[in-house]
Amino acid sequence: MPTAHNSQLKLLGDYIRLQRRLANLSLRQMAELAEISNPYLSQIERGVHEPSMHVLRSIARALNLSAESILEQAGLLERDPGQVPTDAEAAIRGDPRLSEAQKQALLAVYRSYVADSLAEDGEGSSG
Amino acid sequence: MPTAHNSQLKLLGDYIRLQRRLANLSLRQMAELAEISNPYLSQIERGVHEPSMHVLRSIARALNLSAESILEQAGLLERDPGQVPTDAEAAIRGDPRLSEAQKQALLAVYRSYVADSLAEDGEGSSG
DNA sequence: TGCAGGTGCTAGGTAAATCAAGCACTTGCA
DNA sequence: TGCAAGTGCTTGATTTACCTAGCACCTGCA
Repeated sequence: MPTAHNSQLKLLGDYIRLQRRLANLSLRQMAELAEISNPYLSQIERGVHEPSMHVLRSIARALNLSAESILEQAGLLERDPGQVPTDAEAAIRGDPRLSEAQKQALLAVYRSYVADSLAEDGEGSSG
Repeated sequence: MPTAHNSQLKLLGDYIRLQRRLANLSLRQMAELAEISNPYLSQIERGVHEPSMHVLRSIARALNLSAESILEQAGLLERDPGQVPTDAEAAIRGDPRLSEAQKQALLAVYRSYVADSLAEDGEGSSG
């Protein structure tokens, strides 16, 4: 069902249309570049449909945009990674550079630290 | 017709399944968290279908993963390994529950892991 | 030996994404 | 005045994403 991200779709569409115009491309021209049909591109720009990932990628390439900028508009990325210090546990689990075993080891250490600090509760030297 | 990014889909699926197992969740449990049906989650994990953006986002949230790590697997983001100061580092630094010493210890372990995985191109020596 | 409840997967339907054809409008040109 | 060619948009059909219902398998328990 069409969820509440409708306005997000509109933002995404507006962004794509803006970038298309900046690149001086007609709907058909850009649709050809992105290898999608022009009516569909039209609908995406008007926020009628949510494009799939690979369509989004094609669009980014057709417009010479970084995937990030488009994904940001699509609401998939929040501005700047590392700005929001998310839960360390989540960050560790999501780190593509760590093996599963490494993640588990790191998480074990992390949890033991947290358990420690909870036990000591209000004791404050620094931090 | 499923296009040539089929293997990419399989990679994405494998990654999701791996993360689900690391989080100790059954298909149904995670499907509930992500607000999608369990058969569909199963198909995503097996690379049968390409999930839409908002499903992908739900999955990332259900697994407490950053959107980036999932998008990278989905082939939407290319990330040079070792370039970005990962959000894991930022998260550790920003964690109010860890003391300074604990942060340093955790970061040291983390960095050694990352260095390991970067050096991993056929060499067997261990430090 | 059987049933209750857990696991993942299959089958078949509905809604949404996507395309090919074509409409309404504007512009340049003879 | 008219036609060719451009613009974006609508329509109707196909493909794919996604769901509900249910199957086959394994485990613990009485």
